[in-house]
Amino acid sequence: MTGTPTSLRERKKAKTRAALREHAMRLFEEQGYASTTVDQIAEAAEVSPSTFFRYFPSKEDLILVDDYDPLLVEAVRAQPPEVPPIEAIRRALREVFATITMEVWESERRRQKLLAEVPELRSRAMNQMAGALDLICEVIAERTGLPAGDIRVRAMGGAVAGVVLAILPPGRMTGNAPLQPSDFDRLVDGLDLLQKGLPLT
Amino acid sequence: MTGTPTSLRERKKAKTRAALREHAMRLFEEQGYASTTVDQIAEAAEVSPSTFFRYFPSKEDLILVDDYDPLLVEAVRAQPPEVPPIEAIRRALREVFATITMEVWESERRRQKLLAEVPELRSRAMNQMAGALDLICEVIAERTGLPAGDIRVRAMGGAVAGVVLAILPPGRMTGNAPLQPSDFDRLVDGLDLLQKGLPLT
DNA sequence: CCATAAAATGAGAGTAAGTGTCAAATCATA
DNA sequence: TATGATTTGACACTTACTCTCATTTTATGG
Repeated sequence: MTGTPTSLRERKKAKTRAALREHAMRLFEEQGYASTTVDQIAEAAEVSPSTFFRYFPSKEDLILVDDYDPLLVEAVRAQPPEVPPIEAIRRALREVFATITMEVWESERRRQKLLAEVPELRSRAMNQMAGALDLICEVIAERTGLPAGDIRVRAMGGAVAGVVLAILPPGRMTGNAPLQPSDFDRLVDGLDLLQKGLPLT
Repeated sequence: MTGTPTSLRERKKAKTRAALREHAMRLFEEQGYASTTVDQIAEAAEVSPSTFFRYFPSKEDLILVDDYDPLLVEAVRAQPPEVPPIEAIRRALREVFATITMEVWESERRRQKLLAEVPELRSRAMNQMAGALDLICEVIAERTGLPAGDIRVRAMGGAVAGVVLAILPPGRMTGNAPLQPSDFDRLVDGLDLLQKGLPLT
């Protein structure tokens, strides 16, 4: 994937980090998020509790990684400038999600499940979405030549982010569905609706 | 405001509750949110720490009251059915905010300031917005006759919520502005843009 | 291969939020 | 005023998270 920057030290750190996350995820699924203590996770990953907090600032941060936002921004920037903003975002979404492997997909599914179930996590995920909103506004501003704070840019950025939020699981869902590729079809369709002025018929 | 159901006991409880919130707000502004302890708040309000948690499940909940959502829903429902959904929401917003007194306005300003500054609070406020999104979808579903889970309803609801989020302070703002009546003009304008298909010119 | 600097780790003490229990104080009602 | 129901305070406990300091582990130059 990314270049191999690995000097023994880096490798160990990456391994510890991964071990912490994996054991945490496993324990969360086995016993629930709240009743899994940081000490348990640290012990499972064979590090001291102190070390845990050197890798993750909080228990929540274990599953609050979101590597996709920068990828998406990049993909949007790569769209030809004559494509209107929302359409550019739609295409970028499709491109990025086309590259996702089954494994990543599966781990993302487990992550989303936790985000949906644990309120503290949902809240923080929600907050990340607000950060994403600002990113979206930036790329829209770039493509339109308008300042990022312009109300038209904010409105469009907000609408895009809102549609994503409303259609993707963390935005509630009926609780059952576990996040499937088809959800992203829905997402792209939702942005299509937005582009067409939100027709109701 | 509300009817007076008050039997001495209820009055005392209401007073304690108010005292806790007011002293908390004061202390937060004086010393910051993080460095104000629950014990300090309890002491200032002259109750025991145990009692504090009987009134508020957590420190965060002290400032996470949001009384407006139900009012807004009601105001939307009161709009004549031929008014299209987004326009109905716009009108409801205007009506509700027109009734807000200066005092309420001022306390809301202080509240918003905290919500903007303290990350944990921002996260939870964000999450409330997700709840609001579902409410919005419900009223849209009512007005259109579509099921609440329909993608067109979700897309529109998401867009509306997103526009609100992008334009109102908790959605970041340039940091400076303290929340003014003019912000609501912006909000109404933003929804107007959405209604018009998000024109950029 | 060794000495030394730099980085990572572990141990332990401490703070503060939040929970649960139980006895004492306060209010309601006859 | 007596009785029952609520509310309260005191206390002990768990857990997330912070800080400090000594020890270990990795990197590097001779």
